[in-house]
Amino acid sequence: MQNDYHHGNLKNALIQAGLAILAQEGVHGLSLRKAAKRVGVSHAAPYAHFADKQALIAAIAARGYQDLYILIYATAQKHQNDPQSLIVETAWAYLQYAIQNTHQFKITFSGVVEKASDYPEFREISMNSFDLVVDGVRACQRAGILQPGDPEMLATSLWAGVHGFTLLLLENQIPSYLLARYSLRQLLLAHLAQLLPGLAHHLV
Amino acid sequence: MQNDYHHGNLKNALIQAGLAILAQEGVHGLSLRKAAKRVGVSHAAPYAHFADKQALIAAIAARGYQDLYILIYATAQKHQNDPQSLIVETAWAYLQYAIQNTHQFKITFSGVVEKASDYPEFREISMNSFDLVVDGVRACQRAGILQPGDPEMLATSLWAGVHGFTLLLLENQIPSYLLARYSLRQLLLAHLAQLLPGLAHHLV
DNA sequence: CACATTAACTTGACAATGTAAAGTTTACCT
DNA sequence: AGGTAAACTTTACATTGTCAAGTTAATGTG
Repeated sequence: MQNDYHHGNLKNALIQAGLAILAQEGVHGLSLRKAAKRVGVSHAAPYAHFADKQALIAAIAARGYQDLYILIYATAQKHQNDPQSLIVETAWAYLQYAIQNTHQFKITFSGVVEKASDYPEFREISMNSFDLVVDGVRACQRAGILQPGDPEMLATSLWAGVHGFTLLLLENQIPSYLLARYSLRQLLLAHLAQLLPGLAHHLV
Repeated sequence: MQNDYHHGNLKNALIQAGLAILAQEGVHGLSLRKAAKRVGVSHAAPYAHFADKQALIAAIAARGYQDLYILIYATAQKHQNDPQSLIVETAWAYLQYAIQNTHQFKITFSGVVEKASDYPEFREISMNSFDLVVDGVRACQRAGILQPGDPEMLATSLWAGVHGFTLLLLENQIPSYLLARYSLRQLLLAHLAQLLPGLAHHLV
């Protein structure tokens, strides 16, 4: 079977190859042809599964997003009983993931996917993630750690806060003397304390 | 003078052309050759002024950053006497700018410039902007609106909060029912109230 | 003022890329 | 068995980043 027609799993293989390229060479190194070559198909083969380059990138981003979701979900489960550490540890996990998978994270959240809302896979995982945050906020409200109020709005604030902090960090926009003076975890905790009033005593 | 040697202003013209392309076609449409053609020089002319494509993009981003800085600075000046509205209106201006100049904003903050810290122009304007936020935080602390504490750290939190909110909005990651239920200004105010405890009464 | 030097460009070339069109192979259904 | 459609290949083309080698004009230097 020297001609591998009907690969059967090309779509997935291309996404996987894309993730590999992404990890090694960054967004800049991503190309349809390179992914195709890596999988061992002709350079036009991807067009059977992806409308264009953006579609492949979107798929890669969605896959990365799923990984992140799984991590966040597991972390949330582990701290189900303590809403405060639920928030803290999930945020910490989020940050860790972003640092360890910079390219993946950026491709997911930095507008490389030009019209992310066009891709249903992306929309879905995005909504799921948000719901997870909302759940966390509700738990905190029940525990009296967060003041009452529209949970979706609070969740947006919380996420925006953690997300913004993460992105500033990845873009090296956080002053180096802050990074020198405090640990990353301290900075994140301080940032969270700003968002969750009841958290202040967590700070060292 | 049919041959325009020593254009004298090519570097600037290319940046300007880049900004125009960016506004019309987005990041994707940006190319050295297109910018060169727009200015009326040969496709290799840019290499006399920019090491590579990244360098041009970095220059464009820095210019966009400067525009944003000027806007923020002017807004801050206008509300010098009232620290609270200083923060609120600057944040609002920030958000408005991002919405009205989406591509510019993204190119500046979404990692399109791969190693932004390599470009001194970028580093400088970035630091200036941060200092502006620190000043605002200090003013708020003097006015008792923000609790005491490391101003740089608070500034980071504040900026991260506004920045994250802005990016989530640009990436359509803010749930549509929130956008339907509240105005953008309300959402931002609610978000800021989370960051600035004394702000709660501002909310409608 | 002749002349070298150099910065600012142009021309020509090349490889990598996205993408469309047309062909080929294989699986599957009737 | 035969037809149809999906999964691929081949060929082709325009766009692009980048380099190398010219060409031109400004700027000194003797």
